[in-house]
Amino acid sequence: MGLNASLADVAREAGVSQQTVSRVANDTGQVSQATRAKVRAAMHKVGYRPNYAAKALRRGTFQTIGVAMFDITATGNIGLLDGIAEAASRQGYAVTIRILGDEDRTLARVEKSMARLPVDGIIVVMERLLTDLDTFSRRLNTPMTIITPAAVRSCSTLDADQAQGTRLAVDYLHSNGHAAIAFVPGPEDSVASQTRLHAYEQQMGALGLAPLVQDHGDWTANSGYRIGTALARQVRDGGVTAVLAANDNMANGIWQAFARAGLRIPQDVSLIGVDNSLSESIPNLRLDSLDQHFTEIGRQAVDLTLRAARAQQRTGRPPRPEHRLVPMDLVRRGSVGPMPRR
Amino acid sequence: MGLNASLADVAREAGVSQQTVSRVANDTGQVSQATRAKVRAAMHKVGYRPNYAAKALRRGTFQTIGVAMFDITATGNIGLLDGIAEAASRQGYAVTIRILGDEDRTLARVEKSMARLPVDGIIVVMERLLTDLDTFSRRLNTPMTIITPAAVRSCSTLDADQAQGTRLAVDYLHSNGHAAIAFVPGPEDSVASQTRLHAYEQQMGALGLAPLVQDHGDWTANSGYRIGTALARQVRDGGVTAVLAANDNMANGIWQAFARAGLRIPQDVSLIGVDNSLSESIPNLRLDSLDQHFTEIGRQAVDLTLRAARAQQRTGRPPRPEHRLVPMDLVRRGSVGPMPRR
DNA sequence: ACGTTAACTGTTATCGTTAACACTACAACA
DNA sequence: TGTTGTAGTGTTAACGATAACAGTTAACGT
Repeated sequence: MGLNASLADVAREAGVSQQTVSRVANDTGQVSQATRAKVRAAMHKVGYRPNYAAKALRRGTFQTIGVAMFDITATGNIGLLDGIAEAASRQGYAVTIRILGDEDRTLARVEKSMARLPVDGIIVVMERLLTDLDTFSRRLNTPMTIITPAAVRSCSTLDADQAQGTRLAVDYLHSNGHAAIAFVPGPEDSVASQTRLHAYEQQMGALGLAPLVQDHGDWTANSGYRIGTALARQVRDGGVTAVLAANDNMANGIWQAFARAGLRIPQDVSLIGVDNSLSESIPNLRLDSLDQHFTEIGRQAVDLTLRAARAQQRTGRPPRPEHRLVPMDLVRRGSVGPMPRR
Repeated sequence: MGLNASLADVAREAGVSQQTVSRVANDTGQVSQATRAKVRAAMHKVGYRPNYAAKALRRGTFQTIGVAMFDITATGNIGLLDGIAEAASRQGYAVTIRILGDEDRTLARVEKSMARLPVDGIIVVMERLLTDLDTFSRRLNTPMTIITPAAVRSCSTLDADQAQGTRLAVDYLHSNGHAAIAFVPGPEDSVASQTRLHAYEQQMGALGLAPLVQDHGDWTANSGYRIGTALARQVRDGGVTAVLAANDNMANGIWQAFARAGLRIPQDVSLIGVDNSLSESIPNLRLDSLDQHFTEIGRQAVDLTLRAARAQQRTGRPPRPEHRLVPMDLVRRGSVGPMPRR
């Protein structure tokens, strides 16, 4: 009774075999009503609690998947985590999180630190650049799915379709007559921001327009405000008529800077953000935004990871890596208008 | 080689005993350089990966703690989770999260669903009211810490000192000459909001002032905007000169409503929120706010839980439940001014 | 030469659970 | 009456790792 009671303790108390107790505990096999009741009583008396480690050792699975990310407070990551947790719990899996630090800048390190955890599979949210993405290819012990825009040799990858979403926004602005479309990127070490920036430049080129890349922000509204103040001058000069910001927070800051400069949205300048994250928390902000469908990405990440984990347990080999992109949607709320006449 | 390689496989490959391989793997005991190298090579060759379940079974611990919460996207919960994850990882523990659903409205159910997870202890973030808080007292198999304002018989509890924080805000407004101080509560099933509401009423009473409780908001800025619109009329009538909102998001909505109604902060009306959450994300919002120090709460929750887990493993008994309150701070940014003269 | 010590390595038993199989009744059937 | 089936129960052997103990060398001092 001292520490945790085991099957053996219950069996002794009830005068039956361990196996019978196990059968009662798991509702498997045939056990007579009388025995069942006797065992239940004994379980209760000795305070039986199943030992998860022993179960996991026998079964070979923890019913848990791990999630590694750098910053849990970032808007996108919360959405992802929420989607992952929901999808996992629907499949009877729990989610273990690990916050990565500055020392975890390689896939090898991430994999090593996660392998020490009781998890059956790993989802890595690669918001910052990991340096060994191309070279890392050794056989993985734990199946891994990486949320990142580019395909990787050794495991499945998945992301919002940053390129398609960016094109969607640029095209929408262009179809409204805009040609001087500025882009406000996020931090330089953000993979998502870099991908959006690259897609922006490419699509501007494809439309025969000159890219107008602004200073790098740091995802916060304050940085958006700073950059927006500089942008306001260009808008007044006519050098810029529309702005695409790498996330909603910065777009909000830009909006405030424009408002303070006396510029009206969408009459004087059009604005689009990314994340579709502010509609609930900020009233009267009619900001067009690209929705990345984080919940769906989380769901598919869980799907890929569990599929790989099960395949590896059955066959000993992981399945062929997949690369999926989830299309973005443009949510229109009125912050984009026709090109202003001067 | 099929599935995961074990110590035995490595031992066979290297021509040594399992125990020697174990010693190499864990860097314990003396092993000669030659043997060590041989074993390392064999490990690499067969792709050895330590089995966490077996380790946990022997050790009797998972090095993991569980966190149960209803809504991971809520501002306060993200801060808490961040604090918990950081504190846990500093102690070499991982964090497993479980999102509670509407069916998890009793401690008994929460405990049962968490007991199935590979965790050594549980932190329950009780943002919504659990109905069996008083009656639930049976001996816990897994040590549990609840983040809630009131003490519980069966396990340790911890929270921001909602009452002290609320008094701090009310007193500050009062000391600035305000008497008509309104309170905007959050959802009715929020424990934190109810505690703040109660403390507000009590302190207003203690100061000889009449409480002015407004409609319940739902934590969002939009609900704050709605309530703020109604409040603006009372402010203009002189029926209200200061507002305490149950969180920053609603305070932000109220601010917007006041701005639209032509009321200036702090000249015409004073405003205080709770969470200290918006300073980074919304530029130019000079909102006074109560800081709940979530990171500190998370740290202490981990501390209490691990202490209980270790004690229970050593002695078989959990330690005496503790109840801690972490004081709030009022962060001043200029949204509170002296009582306006009419 | 003998005992002593230290360095290294192997053997055994065990953590709590469950799969696989073996056994005992007793009922159902020819 | 004997055969077969089946519900109910027990026995054994793993899962992978490690603590505790038991050897085996070789070096050293007397």
